[in-house]
Amino acid sequence: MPITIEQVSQKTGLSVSTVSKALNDYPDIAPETKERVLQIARELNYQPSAAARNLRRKHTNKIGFILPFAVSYISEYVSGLITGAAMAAEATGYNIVLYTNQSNQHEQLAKICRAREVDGLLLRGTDHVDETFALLDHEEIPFVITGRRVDHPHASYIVPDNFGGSLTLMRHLIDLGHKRIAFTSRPALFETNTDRMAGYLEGLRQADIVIDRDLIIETSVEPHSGYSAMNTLLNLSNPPTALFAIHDLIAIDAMQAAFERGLRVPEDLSIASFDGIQATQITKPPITTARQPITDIGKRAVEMLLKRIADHSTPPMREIVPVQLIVRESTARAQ
Amino acid sequence: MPITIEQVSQKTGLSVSTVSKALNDYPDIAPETKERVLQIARELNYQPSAAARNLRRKHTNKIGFILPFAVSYISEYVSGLITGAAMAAEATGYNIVLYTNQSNQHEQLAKICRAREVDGLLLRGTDHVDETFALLDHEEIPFVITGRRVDHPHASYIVPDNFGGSLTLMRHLIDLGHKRIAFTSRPALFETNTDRMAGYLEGLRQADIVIDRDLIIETSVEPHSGYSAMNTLLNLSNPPTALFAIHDLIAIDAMQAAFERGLRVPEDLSIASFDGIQATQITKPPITTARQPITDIGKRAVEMLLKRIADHSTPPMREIVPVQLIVRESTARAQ
DNA sequence: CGCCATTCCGAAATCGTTTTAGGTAATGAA
DNA sequence: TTCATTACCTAAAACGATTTCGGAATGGCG
Repeated sequence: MPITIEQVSQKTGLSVSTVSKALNDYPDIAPETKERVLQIARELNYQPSAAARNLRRKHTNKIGFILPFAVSYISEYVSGLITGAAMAAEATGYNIVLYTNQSNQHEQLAKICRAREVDGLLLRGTDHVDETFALLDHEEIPFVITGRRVDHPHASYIVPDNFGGSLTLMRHLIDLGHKRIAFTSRPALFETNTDRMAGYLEGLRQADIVIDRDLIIETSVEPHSGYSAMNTLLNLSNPPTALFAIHDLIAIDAMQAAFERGLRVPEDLSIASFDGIQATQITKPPITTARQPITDIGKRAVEMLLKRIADHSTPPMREIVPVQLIVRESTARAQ
Repeated sequence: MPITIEQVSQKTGLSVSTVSKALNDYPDIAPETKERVLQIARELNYQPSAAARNLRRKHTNKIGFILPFAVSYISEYVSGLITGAAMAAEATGYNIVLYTNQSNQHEQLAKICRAREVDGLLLRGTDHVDETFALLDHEEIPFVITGRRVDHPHASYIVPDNFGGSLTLMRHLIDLGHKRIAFTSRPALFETNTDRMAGYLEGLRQADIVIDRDLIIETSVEPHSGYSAMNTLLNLSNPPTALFAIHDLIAIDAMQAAFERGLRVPEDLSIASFDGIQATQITKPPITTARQPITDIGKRAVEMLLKRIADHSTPPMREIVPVQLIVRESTARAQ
């Protein structure tokens, strides 16, 4: 059985309340007493029961993280988020507790909140609905959303600068002399996609390049949808000299398609993409990409959350974090 | 404020204890009463306080997972482990709580145990020492180790079949007619390395191939140590026709080195490796590898842990899980 | 009718802390 | 000497459940 405060009280000859206050550094305990209590508590290896403390203090020092729906593996993206979150949390005495997203997400969230299992929640923008906000609001559980600019008065969020990142990527390509730049988009489920598309269009506009609808292709969420997209692009009578893929996996597929046509990257075709997953480093050539500082986002997200936990009346926070252009060997001057 | 059992008691007109028993399906409560309590509890959205319950029941339904030391990002390996663990845990009403490995690991673990923050611990074989076992033993916290066969009477562990996996990989190479098979090893910190090496040697032995010390090179933990290893191998007067890399990253580096020499894979050099990380699918050619069922290992680890939590007297369990040979395009018949 | 089982419910203890509201002794001031 | 302050400590009430133990009906049986 673990040591309880009772036993420390016995051994010191002091009351339980005095011991508690000494341990929690209350001002109405004599310094020598504090010292002695600390000493003996250490000797006994006393550590306050988390459960008892949680009950009394009405908080758990835990932050909930909902894993993506139907996980069979978690992406590099999500694990980066978790890493950052776990580090920032632990730095303040908090910990992350993982919940796998069940089919009845609303029920699950409701249970977590009402049981007061955590002090706050980290949500990914892609898996929840408006009714979630109502619940969280009602249960007064602070939360922050990552990866989506959600339009709700009480919602805090943090997102990468999708528009800005795309724009710098486009500038890079344009600076290299490219005029025919293709864009493989994605179904516009969330603003992530529309923002990146907007960056693409703005890049063209600033360079006075007229939009060629043939150069914009929508990919699906299927594994190798970038492959076929690249093929249709290369079948064009006037094919592109550069590709801006909406995310790295698409770029990798596209590069494969280009190779199979006997094209060289970057000599015949420049390829750039977004996100900066590790795989972009090991392709041949390594891919130029706009890297999301994903660990930092996770870290920053819990910092924001912690602020709202500390003071529930803190107004919601919105942050857009800059994205870093990493120029590698998949992009070169247009021939 | 959340609804408490007290309020359910009020509304039903029954005592708190009756409500509790009804909710927990005690046999000494009339079926109609149970029904009514359940009904009203649902109406009120009552959910028992986790903290109160933990205190009284003396368990938390949480499993601790210690993240690797000095995380700046967590590997695909670790995140696979976490995914499997989280799923298996949630299936039984448990959750994973993440701890980032602090410098004073022992202190950290001691605190977690003594505060009874979790019911059990999932440890990775690579970061802990014998004194950890003594602590966990003394605090009576069940634990299971992944990735290392630890020699301790109370320790449960689960590891991939490093020896068997290496042996099948070798058989594959040998069946393809290879006789000069190189092996890039790793410092023998843990049995993972020695086991894989043993599989390599056994493979040679079974095929009556004499060991050529020149074909065995030790790589370091540095990022691109596979690159230089491959180069020394290729500088040999009689270079290998196949490489068995101790893990995937090494194989990727090695392939790079081979390409730079103008060699073709697999025509001039077959390359195979161990682990089965996703990157092996996107290299060109994709790499033949012995895949660890990492999610399953995470899952199985918590199942083992749960068993020991349910009954502390369960004897420690040891499992060696089979590894799956995935033949891809990086290996071919020897010329 | 009396007695014993059952059946069902409730009172109260308990889990291990924190915190509020005193209480006592020593000190200083008048 | 007396009274108000301080300084330090403690008793007891939470926190919100679970569980033990006993008690009041009810029913069956002789």
